[in-house]
Amino acid sequence: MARKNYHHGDLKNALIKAGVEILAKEGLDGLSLRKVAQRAGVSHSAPYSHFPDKQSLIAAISTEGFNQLYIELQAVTEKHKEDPKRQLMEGAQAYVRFAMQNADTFNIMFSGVLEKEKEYPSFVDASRRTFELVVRIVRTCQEAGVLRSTQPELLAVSIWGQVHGIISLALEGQISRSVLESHTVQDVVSFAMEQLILS
Amino acid sequence: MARKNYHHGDLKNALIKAGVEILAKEGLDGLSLRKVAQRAGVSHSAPYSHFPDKQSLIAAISTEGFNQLYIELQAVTEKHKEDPKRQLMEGAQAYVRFAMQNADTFNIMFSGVLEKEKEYPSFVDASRRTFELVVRIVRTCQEAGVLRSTQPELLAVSIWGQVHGIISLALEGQISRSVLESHTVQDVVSFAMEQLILS
DNA sequence: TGTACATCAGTGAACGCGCGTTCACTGATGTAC
DNA sequence: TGTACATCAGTGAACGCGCGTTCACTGATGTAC
Repeated sequence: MARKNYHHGDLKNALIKAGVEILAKEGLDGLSLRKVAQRAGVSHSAPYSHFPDKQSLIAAISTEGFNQLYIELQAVTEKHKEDPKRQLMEGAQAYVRFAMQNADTFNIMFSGVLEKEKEYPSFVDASRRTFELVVRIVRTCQEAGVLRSTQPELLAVSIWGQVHGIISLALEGQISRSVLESHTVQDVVSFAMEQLILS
Repeated sequence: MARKNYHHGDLKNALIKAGVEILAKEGLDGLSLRKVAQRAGVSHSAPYSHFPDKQSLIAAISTEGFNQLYIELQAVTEKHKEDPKRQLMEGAQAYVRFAMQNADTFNIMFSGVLEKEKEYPSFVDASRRTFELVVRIVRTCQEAGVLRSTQPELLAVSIWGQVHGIISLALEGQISRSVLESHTVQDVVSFAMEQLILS
């Protein structure tokens, strides 16, 4: 935690945090290495001691986003260990919450901003882990008779896609006024999940 | 169709088309007013005779995207006028096709690139029309007993969201290798739709 | 049909800007003795 | 414990670049007579 004059101590993480904050405040267009450095209180070339280029910082921010999302989903499954249905319902809501609270981080994670994702193993890892967690929730629901017993991975992609898509449309203002007048995004997601649930 | 030396004749549409082409070739980062102008064979300030600023061009490209999508969905419903289930299934596939073939136009339409969408009435209109078409397909399916008879608009958002989300994940490379080994995106979308269909 | 003129789509030079990246450097830190 | 030194995180000047936008202009076109 040494953060004095010359040597920062934990600049790498400070830069990631600064990046997230800039995304929240100014959106994707506002995200530049120079601003990130400035916000971390460091010269504009300091980031190059920790990231070879801008894409690497973006990869780190996205990875951090996935880790955060994973933690929140994980917390939900722990909390409702004995109730698969609630794991699904509350998991979906946690996803919604994450996306709404970190709209632009969410955007960066999922909107093709990171160009060569495959080149960032920890990013690939973080997103894979998250998907595996979703598959696990789906499997648990299937075993409990809450979801149909079809191919779990396919069903997981299908459900994840649905939650993800509804949120994307919402963030983009594409959900029609007439629907939004009487329902929140959370409502729409709950509705969608209920359509899939057997009992 | 006068497109000789000085006066282009239909520059406005030529610019939109050039924009779409640049998106296809170079992606979102490559889209600048200057490149669009160059590709349309016109000086870099010519676009200002037709669009007040860059955002307006983006709005026009997005609007054009929605109109295109509308036309393709419309064609599907016409083609399967007597078969609601196929309207749904083929409509979803048309959506997939559109997104895959115009990945970056799709991106621009749905990824927050256009900042004050509300200020572009024809954009709002085009996207509203498209949603209404989806609602119509859903209603038709409900009347034919293909989909559950719950609130049609909510169901429409839910289904549109699902198709949209699966595609988004696919475009972003977020669908796990293990799933992609044995299924195309089309398969996943078909699977998702089948889960919703009653008969 | 031929000429004068208004219109306005398109030109090209110019602006200021913030960006990513590089590079020779400096000075705080930890380590070897 | 005190000193010499190697390391390397962070500095700050400099680079070249493409961008969006402005502005005074020009010349092709259509229209009025």
